[in-house]
Amino acid sequence: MKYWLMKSEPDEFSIDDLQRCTEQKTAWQGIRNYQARNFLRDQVSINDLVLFYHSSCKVPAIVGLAKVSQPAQADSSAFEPSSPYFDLKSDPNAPRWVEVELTFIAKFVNQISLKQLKADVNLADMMLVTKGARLSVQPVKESEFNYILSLCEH
DNA sequence: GCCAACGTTGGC
DNA sequence: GCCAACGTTGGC
Repeated sequence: MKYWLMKSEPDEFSIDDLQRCTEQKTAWQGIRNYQARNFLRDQVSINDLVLFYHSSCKVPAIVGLAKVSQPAQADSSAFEPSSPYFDLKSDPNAPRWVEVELTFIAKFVNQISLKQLKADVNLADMMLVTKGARLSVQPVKESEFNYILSLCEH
């Protein structure tokens, strides 16, 4: 069992959108960064747990929990010319980008803001709060994950 | 909207 | 393979 943090702009796709999806599942498409892609492709496994993070919004925060319900497969949006994620260089015979499927688990009543995360000495080493951590798919240590969940339950 | 910090591209 | 120019992310 591994733990991840995945970012989404709530204007594009929020935790509420995930909860409203059919069967509360969605294809996590549009990752166009090689380091993030490599995590998705090589390390993210079915049943891994995912902290859902809202970025580029008024209060950036960890807002909920999801799980990986399907492992990596070709990101079909890369082949759709009408998609904002279209990538001419992704060959269907050798897909450059991958997607996973996420399933909603919970929306946190106590959302943990970036400000709060940064101020917490217990999370000083968390990738999200280290300088310049722009990765949209990040590994989270088990200790960090459990600690964050404990904050959300307060 | 600004801009720092990264990431990518492409000429050489 | 270097690196300048350009593009993107994302907090503020």
